[in-house]
Amino acid sequence: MTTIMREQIIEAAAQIFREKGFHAASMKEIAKAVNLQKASLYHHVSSKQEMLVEILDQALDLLIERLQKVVEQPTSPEAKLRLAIQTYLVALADYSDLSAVMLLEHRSLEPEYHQRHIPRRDRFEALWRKILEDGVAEGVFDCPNPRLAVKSLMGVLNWTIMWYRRDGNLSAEEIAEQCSDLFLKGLIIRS
Amino acid sequence: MTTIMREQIIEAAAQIFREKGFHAASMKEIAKAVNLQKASLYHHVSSKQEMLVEILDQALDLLIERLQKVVEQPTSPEAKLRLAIQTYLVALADYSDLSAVMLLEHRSLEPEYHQRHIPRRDRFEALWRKILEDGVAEGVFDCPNPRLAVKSLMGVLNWTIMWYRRDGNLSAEEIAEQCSDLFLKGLIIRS
DNA sequence: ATTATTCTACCGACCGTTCGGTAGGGAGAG
DNA sequence: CTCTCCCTACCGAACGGTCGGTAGAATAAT
Repeated sequence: MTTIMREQIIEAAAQIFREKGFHAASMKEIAKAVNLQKASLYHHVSSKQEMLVEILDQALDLLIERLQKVVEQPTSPEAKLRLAIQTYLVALADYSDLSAVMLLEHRSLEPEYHQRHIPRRDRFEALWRKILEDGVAEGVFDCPNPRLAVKSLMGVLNWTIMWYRRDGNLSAEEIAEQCSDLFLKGLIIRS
Repeated sequence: MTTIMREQIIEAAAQIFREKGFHAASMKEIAKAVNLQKASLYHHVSSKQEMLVEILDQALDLLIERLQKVVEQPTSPEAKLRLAIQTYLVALADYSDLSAVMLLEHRSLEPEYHQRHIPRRDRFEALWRKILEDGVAEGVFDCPNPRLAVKSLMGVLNWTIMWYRRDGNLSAEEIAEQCSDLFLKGLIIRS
């Protein structure tokens, strides 16, 4: 069975969805990217919407799985948070098209799929919240509102898709380290 | 002269662009929102693209102006940063449609307008960077990479457009205060 | 009467999708 | 070995529909 063509199509779709947005991307363009006529796409894929759904599912599955592994590790909250940040940023960099589409294009999901997507996304955020709350429980984190702190952290990390470039002068790991320092230690110097 | 209808149209456009994205929004829908026929829009506006450009310009003008005033104030870097954060988040909340479109839809600008937009955006980021660099120069901020710190800060603040709701349980000011604390003091408790 | 505004009607272009058909490779029958 | 049959993969053409935008008549305001 040849799912390989399908994978290529999804990958091309992700890249184009990312560049132009879901609605601005055309089937013709996606077809061209994999050297097919647009009619031929429908042999491998049932609709444009299905491609979007698959991209979002793949991306979220991938991120949840990696973060889950980090959460399960028996380390200190600080080390766990640092590792989670690095894992996440590396994943965002490795699968930047998938991730960017997931983060930015989920509003183009038809209602039924959107409804299914949101709870999974919340589950993902809950993993982050657990890391922070464990730190609070152990008395090492000062975090009056973990929900807001998670939103803030997601903001820092997710926003990297707007400016991170693979050929830039900072690697994902370097960004992760500096972001971790900032988020953990803050900006102010204390003696 | 009746620029008032034009303003209503731009406002409606901003709201719909924000909800569905530029390409998914239709002139027909925008017209309906201001109780006009689609053709009538063109008496007040020359094209869909022009509306997008105007929205982005208005939003950026507004934000730059407010931040400029904060930067000019003769206070400590810490107070200035806190004020800047609050000013920015309040502006994002007050003009959430304009702001969200500016932050998310600038890729739909035609190349010529995009080219004009980017430098103004950089100028905006430079204002933030100045605040941080002044703090470093005065020895109160620990910030090895101000560019990255600004990106991080913009991430926290800009990402609020993804989840902030006017009728939520946190006001823009409350979010600003907690984000400021987090960004300045970090997560880790220090005795 | 003149101007400003909104209307109905329409245009060409393009959209996602479907359809009928075809090329070519493997499987089974003789 | 050959002939038939089917199946996957692909294509060109066309469909109904919507898009942004235009032309010009009708109406409202001054």
